[in-house]
Amino acid sequence: MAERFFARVYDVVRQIPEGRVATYGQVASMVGEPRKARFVGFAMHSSPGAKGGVPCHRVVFKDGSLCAGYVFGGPDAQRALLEEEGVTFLADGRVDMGLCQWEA
DNA sequence: CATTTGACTCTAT
DNA sequence: AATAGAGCCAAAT
Repeated sequence: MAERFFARVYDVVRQIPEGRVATYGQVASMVGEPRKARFVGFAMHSSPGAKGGVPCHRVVFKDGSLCAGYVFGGPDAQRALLEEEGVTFLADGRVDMGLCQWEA
């Protein structure tokens, strides 16, 4: 299981409740490796997708912005999906971190 | 087996 | 305050 780190990331992301988001760095910190924030997102790319139990759209940047250009359909789809779950968005098109950032 | 790359984050200018 | 650059560490080639 060379990819145990990825599996661990998936497990954490899977625990993110609806209407709540987490940053890559936070998820990385949860798995015990805050330096591998980049791989958290990289793991998302290799993830089975929201259907596989990994709502990668709930994982955002530390600023609350999304990874536009690499998501399934685009930032608009991700924004709409998060908004559908009850996530509050700022006028800048970013997630309201102070209100919807996931707390373990 | 060595090199490259990458959904990030922080620090410095 | 905003922009630019470097650092991190594992997976893919």
